[in-house]
Amino acid sequence: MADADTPLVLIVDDEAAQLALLSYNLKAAGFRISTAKDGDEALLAVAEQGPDVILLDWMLPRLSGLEVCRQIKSTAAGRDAAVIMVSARSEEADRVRGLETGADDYIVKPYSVAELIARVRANLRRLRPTAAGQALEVGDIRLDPDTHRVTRQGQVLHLGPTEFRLLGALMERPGKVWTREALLDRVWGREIYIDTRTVDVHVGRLRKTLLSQGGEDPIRTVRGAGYAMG
Amino acid sequence: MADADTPLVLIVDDEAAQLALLSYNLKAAGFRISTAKDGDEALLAVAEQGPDVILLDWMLPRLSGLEVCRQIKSTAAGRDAAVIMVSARSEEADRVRGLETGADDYIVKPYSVAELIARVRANLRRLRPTAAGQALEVGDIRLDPDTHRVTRQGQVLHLGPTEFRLLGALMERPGKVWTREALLDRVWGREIYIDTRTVDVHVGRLRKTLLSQGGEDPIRTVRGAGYAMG
DNA sequence: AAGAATTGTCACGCAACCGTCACATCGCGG
DNA sequence: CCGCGATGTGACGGTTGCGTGACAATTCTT
Repeated sequence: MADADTPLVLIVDDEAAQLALLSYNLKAAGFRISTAKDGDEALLAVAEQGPDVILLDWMLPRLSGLEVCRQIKSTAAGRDAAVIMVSARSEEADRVRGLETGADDYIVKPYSVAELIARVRANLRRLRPTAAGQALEVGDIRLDPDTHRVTRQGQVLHLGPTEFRLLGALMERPGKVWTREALLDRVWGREIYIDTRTVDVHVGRLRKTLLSQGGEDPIRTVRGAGYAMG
Repeated sequence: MADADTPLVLIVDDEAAQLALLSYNLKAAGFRISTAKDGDEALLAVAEQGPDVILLDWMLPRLSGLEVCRQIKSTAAGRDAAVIMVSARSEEADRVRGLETGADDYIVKPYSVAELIARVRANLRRLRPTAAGQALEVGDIRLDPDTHRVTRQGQVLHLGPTEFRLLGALMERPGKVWTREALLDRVWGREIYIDTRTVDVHVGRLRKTLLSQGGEDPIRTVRGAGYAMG
């Protein structure tokens, strides 16, 4: 899958200038970039790197963009990617008819860079649909990722975003002891410049909220190791 | 995982590759999928499973898509489904003929998957309330998609089109937290260059109207996540 | 054509939230 | 019982997310 959490965009175009332009703009927008000059390179890149979004020029030497698209979509890695066809032709009649591209989206030249970036973003978020989570339950505590609601014995508890994610991580695997580092990774993401003691503080706040209606402390401190639920 | 709540889409196409492709993409979009390779299978599936939406390829072996559509619409289960004809032809004449036989919508190849999904959703939206004849109701708020009317404790409220759709989206799944991005997708559709903060403004306006006659705020803000109804 | 309604964006302000520190407390080995 | 490192926790400054009034652009009505 994706190595870092920043999305990887594969740009396929045979014109070097075009490639450079798109590359520059998308990099500036915060994406990781990979490029390919023709269909063969593209297919190789897809297999090797598993991009999240593929910008595919309609006109390519050798294999047409259409054919490349079909082949991409027939691979495992390709199915997980959003393909955006980039076409110079705006005429409906010019489009190859009778052929289903399988593209997730298309964009017609001339287009603005802003629109392109917006399209890439839109397809990214469409690609990762709401990870239909089912409610977690440990003891008398319930956490519903869908409604973002935490209850204890029916009582609704109010948690901040970080505490919500923290509780979610802990509840996901009851009994498992998480090190502070693991929790930082899981809850805070790649914000590695954060003091591990911060975890203690948030665990403290979480405990306070969980205990506000009475009941046992559901979070176990494992001295020298970390925290666990249940 | 097969929630009876999630819409069932029947895909009718004689090309296996096409079938697999559509199947995959619509599954990823959160629908339940059923498939058929020809008209006979399609009619059987309609009768047995009562799909909500039927994607019907124009070109089929044996019976034409047109004829299949006619037959589907002549069955009880078929009348309650939205039929979307999928065709390589863009001719106006064909479109008219397609719609005359009872198809609810029409989409021409090549189309983007995003567009297809949008169409399926649009037809579902149009279909659901009419078929069930049910207005949405959350607490003391009623939204009737048929008459395009919103009331709270009997009082008729006046909403602009965007706020109406926004409220509809929120009410469709009470309790579910929608991210701003999801709401943009759902309410604003393909107008993708819209700032996510715009959602806040419209939620604000919606709230103002809903509260104009007194009562509790029915919209819950989930900090760092989005909005939910109820 | 003029007025009304609706829409998207922005700027400002407040409240919630966050990360860090300092100090209190605890647990464990000697 | 002592000492030391690990953990609990109240307080605090800084940041961020969100609510909202204002405004220009656009569309709908009349």
